[in-house]
Parts: sequence; C-alpha cells; structure tokens
Amino acid sequence: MSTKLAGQPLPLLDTASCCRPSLAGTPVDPRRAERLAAVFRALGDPVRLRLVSLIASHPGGEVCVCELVGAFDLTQPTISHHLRVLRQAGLVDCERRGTWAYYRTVPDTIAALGTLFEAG
Amino acid sequence: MSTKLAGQPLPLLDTASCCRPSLAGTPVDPRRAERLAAVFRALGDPVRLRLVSLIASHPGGEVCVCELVGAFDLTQPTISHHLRVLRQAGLVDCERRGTWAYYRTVPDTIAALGTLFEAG
DNA sequence: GACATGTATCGACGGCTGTCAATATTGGAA
DNA sequence: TTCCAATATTGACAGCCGTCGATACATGTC
Repeated sequence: MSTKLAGQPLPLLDTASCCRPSLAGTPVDPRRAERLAAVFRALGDPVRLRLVSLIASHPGGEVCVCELVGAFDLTQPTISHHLRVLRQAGLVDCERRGTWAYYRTVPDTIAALGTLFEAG
Repeated sequence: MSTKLAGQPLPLLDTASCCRPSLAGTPVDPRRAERLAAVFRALGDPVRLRLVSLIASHPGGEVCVCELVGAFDLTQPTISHHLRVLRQAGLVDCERRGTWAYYRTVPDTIAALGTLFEAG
C-alpha cells in the first residue's frame, strides 16, 4: 500500500488558532473550511458512510476488507476505492497482516467532528 | 420562496429504530445512510461549510443573505444556490422579512450530527 | 401604476466522482 | 520458483455538481 496515499495531510482541529472549534464559535477560515469539507465530502456517499459505521461498530475495532466487500452489492475495486477516499480524509486507517488488510477508524478525527457540532 | 424546496424530507435521527444513533453503535442501515450522506454532501463544499459557520456564529442567530453574499468572492446566484442546498439538507432555515431573507441554522439537525460522532 | 432593490431560478458549461472490467501487486503455500 | 488468493491500481464512461450570466419574482418606494 502506498504510504503517499495513506497519510493525513493536516491536523483537522487546528487547535492553535481557536479555543472553541465548534461551527458556532468563530467562523471557520477558508483554509480550514477546505480541509473540513474534504472530510465531509468523504462522508457524503452512502456507501462510505456505511463503511465507516461498519468499521466503527465492529467488535474489536477493526474489520477485514473481505468482510466489508461482502456487505455490499459492489465490486471489490469499488470498495477499495471508497476505502482509499476514507483513508485520505483521515477517517480510517489500515494495517496489512499477511494477505489481509484490516481497517479501523481514527478516533481523533471522529472526535474532532463531534466537537464541531457542539453548541457554540 | 417555494415551500416545496425548503422542506426537510425526513427526520434525521430516526430515533424509533435505535437508541444509540452514533456511528459506532449499530451500523447505519442503507436508508438512513442515504439521508445522512445527503447532509454530509451538503457540508462537503468549503463555501457551504463557511456559510453554515457564518450563520451559526452570527450574533442574534440569523444572517441576512446580503451579508452572506458580501463575505464571498462569488456571484449572488451561486450563494443562493448553496443556501438552497443547505436548506434542502435541513441544515438551515430561512425567513423573509420585507425585501430581505434571514437564514439561521436548524439546531436539531446540528445536534443530531453531534451525537453521530459520540463514542459508541 | 412605474421603478428600484434584494433574492431566487434557469440554462449552460467544465470539472469532478462513482462504478466497472481489466490488470497489477502483494504475500502465503506448494 | 510457480501458483493462488486478497487487495490495490488503472483507464474509461456516465452522471452529478459548482459556477456563471441572464432572467424572473417579490417587496418596498415614488
């Protein structure tokens, strides 16, 4: 798996600039809006949203790709594509063990999104 | 303003089906995933994300469209288009007073998104 | 009524995106 | 090494989306 594609480009929260990262606090600046919108765009597909939910709710906190492929009526390359989008958004992470790849969510990213919607 | 376009199609939380609406609880079913993904798709554009943030963080809780248009380097029809997308997603609501239209966020929708990212 | 202003809609265009079939890559087994 | 299974990548295509100019609608003013 290419490390170039798996990385998280920037920290999501940007805690240096503001003490209340909620949407209702200070208006998000264009730079951070771009970064956040990329994460929401990743969640803006029903298949990817279900993928994140399947991974997040799985006992043990990680899921094998083969299991994810089986949960949808889509081809394996399509699921692989969606997983890459989620990886690039920093929502999930993966680890290869032997032939299999296991995906888990990135808690920091999920938590950062949660604080976004807290009351201002 | 057409009421057909301003409405919220379905409740976001669907509390009847599940007691823990977080992503990490029960995996979201395809029907709800479609509805949630539509909301995230609405947030998946930097301009719309900034619009929501501008509205949510504005003192008084509402903003005139003319002020929103002035905050971007985009044409008025484009801002109007983005506001409609946010309206259709149930993220914002609007009220006309005289010549002006005032937008505010929909607290229930914002709160529902917040609970989505709470620990499972 | 006529006019001006704020807002929404329409139609078009370029770019992005979800999906697939085909193929490449990786890692274990024989 | 050779083969196979699991996963990732590539290339292509249709459909969606953000943006604009032009225009329509709504409301207040004269």
